[in-house]
Amino acid sequence: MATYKTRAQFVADDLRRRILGGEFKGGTQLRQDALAKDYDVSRIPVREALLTLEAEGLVEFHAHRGAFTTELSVAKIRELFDLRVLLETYVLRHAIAGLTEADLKKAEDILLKYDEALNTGGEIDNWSEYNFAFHQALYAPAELPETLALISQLNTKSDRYIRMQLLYTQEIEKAEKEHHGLLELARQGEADRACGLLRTHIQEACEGIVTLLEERAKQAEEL
Amino acid sequence: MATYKTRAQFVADDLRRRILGGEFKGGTQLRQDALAKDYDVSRIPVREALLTLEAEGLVEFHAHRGAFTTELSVAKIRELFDLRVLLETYVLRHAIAGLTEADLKKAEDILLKYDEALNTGGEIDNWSEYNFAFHQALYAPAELPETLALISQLNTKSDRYIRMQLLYTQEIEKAEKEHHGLLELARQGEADRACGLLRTHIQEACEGIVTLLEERAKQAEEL
DNA sequence: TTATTGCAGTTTGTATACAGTGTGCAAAAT
DNA sequence: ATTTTGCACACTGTATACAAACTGCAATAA
Repeated sequence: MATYKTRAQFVADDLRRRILGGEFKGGTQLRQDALAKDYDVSRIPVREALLTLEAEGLVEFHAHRGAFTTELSVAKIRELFDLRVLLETYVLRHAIAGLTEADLKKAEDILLKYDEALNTGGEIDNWSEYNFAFHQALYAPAELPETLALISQLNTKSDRYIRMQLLYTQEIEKAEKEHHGLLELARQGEADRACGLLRTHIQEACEGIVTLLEERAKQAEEL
Repeated sequence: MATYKTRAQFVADDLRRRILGGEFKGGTQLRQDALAKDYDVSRIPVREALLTLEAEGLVEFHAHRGAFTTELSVAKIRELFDLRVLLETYVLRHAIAGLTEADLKKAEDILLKYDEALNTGGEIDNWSEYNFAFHQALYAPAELPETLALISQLNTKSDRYIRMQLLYTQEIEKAEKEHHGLLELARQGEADRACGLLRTHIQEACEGIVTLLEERAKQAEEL
């Protein structure tokens, strides 16, 4: 991981944010020239940013036609969430085995900070990061960096769909409750029950997204 | 995935081959200028290739110091192989559920082709590809492309260590027998036993690599 | 009318050129 | 002798420039 920020890194980070934020719908072409003007850089760092995003699965290059944002089929979304269940329950189980008070406190702090943000002004843009930060804090004690990297990758790929769901439904409070539940079960060392809760937490989010996409597809057909 | 080949793609493919082939030891600096001269291209496609390899985990960029090949710790190698066990048994189970005669034949063809290559001249360079092709053929019927992509990623990361092991030990015949065993169990629909065999197949390879690395480290200390 | 060919415009992919930053050695200071 | 300062070199990261390739439209042919 490049730990410093070049122009290319900056563009990649911002483009990622914009794509995940829904600014570009799936399948839109990203013109290098336009983006270069946008960020007031040359096309070189833009290309490098797009290559990074390609590796993350957010865009695809086509021959001499440039980069397009990817669109996931329902089948692929289901697959991604199934993988998340597999990997996240695996890592949660390992984390619970070697959990310290300090670890629990860290996760709780993030959760409380999020509670507060939710009560004051509910910025949806930040939710995704809070959510991910909480999960990572809970998983960190497992000390499985490669696994966490894979999970992070899966989350990035599915992130914009999660946002979409949250925009249209009131799932945040539900997720919030489940997070508190997860933390409590982890504290009690109830690995099986914690993993069970995590599984349904992820699966139900998936079903919500699929339902939403299918409704949207039906609406599009009616035009 | 970019499905066409630019200069950058070509450089990336060849560099990957060279890194995985062991030409560069872990931690060596890859100078853009030198590589550009090597491939008779400018530094731009070289940079892009290195960025691609960074995403694959084969090199790392450091601020204004360029790209270095990565070196995996024993702990990370263990983690990668544990992940392979988790993901590959998962996908094998799905594959066996919907296996057709045609699928079995495809996997068997690859295996026999490899048998033949082994008996005639035993090119070690190709083994890695044969091995991966066989596993992929066996997993393909699961129709889980994202999962297969992740598995492919894990294999790329650990590939050079697998090669290393095969160079120093006579593990090929053993792997070969296990592949035949896997195919047979898959044909009989014995998912549990197939997954069990796959697990030990991967875990034993891991232990072989770790042993080899520790021996090598000890030798290095004695200098 | 429909299909085909050719051309202009646009965009990509890459080479060349340049500025900024890190590295290492040498000379000076303590 | 050890540390510090300065400078030259080397390499990276990026801007600019250019050639190849694709797209879409128009003109021509069937």
